[in-house]
Amino acid sequence: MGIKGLTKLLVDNAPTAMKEQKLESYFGRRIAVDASMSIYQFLVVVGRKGTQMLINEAGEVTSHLQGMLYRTIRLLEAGIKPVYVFDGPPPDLKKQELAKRFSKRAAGSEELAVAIASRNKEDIEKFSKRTVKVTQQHNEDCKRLLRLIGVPVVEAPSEAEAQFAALCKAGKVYAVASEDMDSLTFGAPIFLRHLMDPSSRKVPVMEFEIPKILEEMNLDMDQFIDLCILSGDYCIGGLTALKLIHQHGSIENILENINKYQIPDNWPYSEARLLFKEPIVSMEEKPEINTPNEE
DNA sequence: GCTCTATCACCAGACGGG
DNA sequence: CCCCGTCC
DNA sequence: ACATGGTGATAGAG
Repeated sequence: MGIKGLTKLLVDNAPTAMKEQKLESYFGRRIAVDASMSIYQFLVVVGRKGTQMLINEAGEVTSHLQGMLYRTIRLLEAGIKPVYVFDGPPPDLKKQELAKRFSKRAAGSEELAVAIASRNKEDIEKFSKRTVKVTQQHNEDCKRLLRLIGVPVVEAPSEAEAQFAALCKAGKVYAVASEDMDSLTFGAPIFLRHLMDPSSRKVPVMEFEIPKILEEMNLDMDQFIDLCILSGDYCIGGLTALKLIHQHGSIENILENINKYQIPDNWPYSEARLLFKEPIVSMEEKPEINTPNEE
């Protein structure tokens, strides 16, 4: 889940920590990408007309493979060496979020059934997208494809975002590319947005540098994490959160000194903080570039 | 008229032929 | 360039 | 992912 308004907060308060970049400036660089996020997008959009998707002779969905292959080719042609990071089991704190998604999909399926029964094309289009779920099979299909074309695959022990931020911190990739601002909270030193956007969409690659953000906003990393948790979980704006952190230094001190804000019951901020500060990641993975399998 | 700003509908993969 | 059909 | 965020058209203010 994203942190609402973090981009704007950075634009306003750390403008020199972010810069527009050209795709060419990443020529030859290794860049980590969240695979599951990509697969989800492909399943939603690639070759879809109503409930119809791209399928093979056996009737199995191939939209994710189609999307993954061509996107990867684009990156490679731009001289970028992608490293795809796959999600492992989610942390407990995300369980309720996942339960929410599950029930949304269930509701989507019901509404889809109604739409199909009444032949409402518009509704079929709308609700079929809500039933999309990335399965283990989709993930395995894509891992196999990537390995066959010699693109490194990393299997995260838990959250992919955490893993690729760790890869970046360890210098094993130059940067991470995502649309989810959580990557910054996980401390990926260089974070790119809009890397995959086609040039036709006329949106430049945006590069964020953590050290500059911290310097310019006058925060340490722990405070930046607290800021993200405050403005993410908690219903206050980014600017207010920033002021509170500057004033009090940490969530604990804010809660001690301020009671005019409504605190959610059992707000698990310290668990959230732990997920960002000490996420479950693997360091043995060394994304090797394999030679393409000619078959 | 002109530029700057505010709103709002609209869109979300990639390719290639015509 | 855009438009639109195709990818499986 | 009925999310969110960026875009481009349009309208109003100075």
